[in-house]
Amino acid sequence: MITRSPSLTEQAKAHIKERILSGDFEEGRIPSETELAADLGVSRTTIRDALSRLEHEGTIYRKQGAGTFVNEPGLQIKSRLEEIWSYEEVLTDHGYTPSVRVGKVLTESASERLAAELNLAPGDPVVVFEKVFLENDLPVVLTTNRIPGGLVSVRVKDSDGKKPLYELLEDHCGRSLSYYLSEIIPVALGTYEAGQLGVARRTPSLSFEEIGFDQDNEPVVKATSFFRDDLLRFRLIRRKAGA
Amino acid sequence: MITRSPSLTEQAKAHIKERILSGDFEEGRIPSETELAADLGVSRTTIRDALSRLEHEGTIYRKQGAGTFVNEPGLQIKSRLEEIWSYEEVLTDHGYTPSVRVGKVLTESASERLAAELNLAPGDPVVVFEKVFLENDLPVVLTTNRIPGGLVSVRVKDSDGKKPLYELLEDHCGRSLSYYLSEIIPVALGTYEAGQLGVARRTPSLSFEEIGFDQDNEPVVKATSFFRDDLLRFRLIRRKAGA
DNA sequence: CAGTGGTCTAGACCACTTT
DNA sequence: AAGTGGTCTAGACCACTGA
Repeated sequence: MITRSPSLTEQAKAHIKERILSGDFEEGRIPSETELAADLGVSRTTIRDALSRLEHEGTIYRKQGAGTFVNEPGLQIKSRLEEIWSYEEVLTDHGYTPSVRVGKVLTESASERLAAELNLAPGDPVVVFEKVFLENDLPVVLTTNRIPGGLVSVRVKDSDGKKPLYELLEDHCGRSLSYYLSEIIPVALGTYEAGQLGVARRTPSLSFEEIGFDQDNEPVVKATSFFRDDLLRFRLIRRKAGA
Repeated sequence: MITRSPSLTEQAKAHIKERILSGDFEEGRIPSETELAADLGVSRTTIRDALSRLEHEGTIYRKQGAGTFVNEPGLQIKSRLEEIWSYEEVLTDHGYTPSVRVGKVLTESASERLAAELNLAPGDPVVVFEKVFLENDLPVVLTTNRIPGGLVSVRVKDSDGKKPLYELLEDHCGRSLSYYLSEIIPVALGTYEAGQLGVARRTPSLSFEEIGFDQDNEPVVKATSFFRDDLLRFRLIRRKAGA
């Protein structure tokens, strides 16, 4: 698979973000859109797209008629909930040097509920991967992925379990993970999960229950995750709808 | 009959969404961008903006070269975490008919931490509003807002407590709430919160700790909220950053 | 008032899917 | 080959801010 060069918009975004992080801009004021467009030799529309993305992720804010500015509080956010794609990345962004421990890898039969969620028939085979992400031998994330057995034609080796899930889906199944629809659930950890995470039973914890969809909007994975709140806390930016 | 006021993009978005919800489109296929643009008498760019927003909020998905389609799973989401603006609205969207009970309204001194969060000096006065949102006399959300005392020049009446916070800030303080920076925390409810929500002590629950910023990116409110997970569950869409 | 961001247009070309 | 969405351009006009 050939990767296209990043779009001009992405390049502009990266360029501007870099300048922000290196403190290029006096008092947090960012040059006008016209100026940036001239600097980079692209159209103002391209610059605006880039700035819109930076604004959306909380890096900058804009005031009509006044200018564009660095958003200091937004810069603090390391793991924006809506943009988590790989837990290894999240941990790296937190300054950790994560490792992965592969837990159970097995095949089971789809329950009624799981079958409905993954567009299968009840009883269809499902491959289950359990993984624990650690920082310095300290468990931080426990996650369980369930993939329709029909997708995994080749025998899955344990070594495959270490790969990020989206990579496995790409390599073995030709599916490109497009997005997750996630549900956020507060739980008191059960004995098993608490043990895996190395905390006391009943510790309050976040749990995600999510379904991943591929490029054709087909459900390809059901994921269930638990987190060590003391080591990893999620943040996000809430805005009025449509803004 | 498309006019100014809400932007053309917003109107186009609303128009398309309405047609989606009324099942106007055969087999989930949405007309091409060119066709929509001609129908509504706007440029393709405007249509693309509208579609991008619908895609982002999970209403539709696009396949390059193939077309644009209704995203059935995404349509189920009632309360997208990133777009919660008023809990009354959230409850309405869930089919509830919510009411508001105003709890404590008092003034306190800013703690060290709160002062730092709201750009105040420790000890500065802070007005505290407590509210409970109910569905049919059943408490669903407990939320506490803390506003710098300096912002509220006029004496705040109890009746003001019923208003959504952004309205109060607009009316009394001339501040327009722009966004919240939120932290999501799993807790076991304490005695007080559990009592307010009508559940057992130690019930696992989500808690939000958030700071609201105004149009000038100044912090204007610190909010802490607790939820009845059995009555209100949050969902969101997770995507790869930049997509 | 000049300068900024906000909205919108019309059109070009590309990458991709479908027929 | 035809049709779709993806990217980008150049320019217009508006709404708002700040000196």
